[in-house]
Amino acid sequence: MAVADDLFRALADRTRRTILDELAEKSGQTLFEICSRLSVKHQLGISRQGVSQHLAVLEAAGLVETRREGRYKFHDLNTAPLRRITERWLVPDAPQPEESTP
Amino acid sequence: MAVADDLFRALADRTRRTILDELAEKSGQTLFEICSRLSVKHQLGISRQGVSQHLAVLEAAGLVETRREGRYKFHDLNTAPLRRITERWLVPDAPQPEESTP
DNA sequence: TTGATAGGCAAGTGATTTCTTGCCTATCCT
DNA sequence: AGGATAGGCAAGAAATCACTTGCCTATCAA
Repeated sequence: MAVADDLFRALADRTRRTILDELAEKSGQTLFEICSRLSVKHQLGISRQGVSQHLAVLEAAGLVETRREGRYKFHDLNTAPLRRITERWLVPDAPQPEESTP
Repeated sequence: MAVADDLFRALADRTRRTILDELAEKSGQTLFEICSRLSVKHQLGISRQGVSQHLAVLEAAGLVETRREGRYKFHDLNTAPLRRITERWLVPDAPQPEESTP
C-alpha cells in the first residue's frame, strides 16, 4: 500500500511527469541534462535542486532508476510500476469492450 | 494537459483510491453509502463533506460519473481515463517483454 | 405542512508539498 | 594542488490540499 502511495504521489506533479516524458525520449540523462531540457524545451524555471528533489520522489516510486559513474549519475525510466496502476481498477470489468464507433 | 492534471491529482489521494475500489466493487452508490463503507470497511473517520469533496475531484477527473434520481445521486466508476495513463509512457518501449518466470 | 433524509456551498484551519537559498562533498582535468 | 564540474543536504518561505464546521436547498413520506 505504501508502494501505491509513493507511485501515485510521484505522478501527481506535472513537472515530474514531464521529467518522465524526457527520460522516455532519452534514457540515461544526468541531472544537469534534465535541468536544461526542462528549461529549454518546456520553459520550466526551476532550480537544479528542485529537479533533484523531483528525481528523488520518482526514484522512491520506482519510476526512475539511477546508476553512478564517477561524478555522473545517470537516470533511467522504469515503467514497470505503471502497469500495476491500471490493473487495480481495470481488471474487474475485464473484457473492456472497445469503443463503439458507429 | 489539464485533463492529465486532474486525473493524476485525483489518484494521488489514498482515500480517493479507496473510493474507486468501492465503486469498482459496487457501482451506483450514493454519497451516504460510500461514507458508511469508508467508515465501516476501512475505518476512515472522515466527514460526509470530506467524502463529497473527494467525489467532486474524482468527477472532475472523469473517473466517476453521476446520475441524479430524485433526491438520490448515484456514483459510477469510469475507468476509461485510466487507460490513457499507461499509454503515455508504456507505449514507446512497445514490445513489453513478459516477465521471465524460470 | 412538517419532519426527515440526501446532498450542496463556503470559509477557515492545519498539514503537505514545492521550491529556493546557502553551504558542503566528490570527481575530474590541468 | 587548484579550479571546475556534478551532485547532495537542510532549513525556511510560499503555495496546495484535505478536512471540518455551519448553514442552506431539494425531495419524499406522514
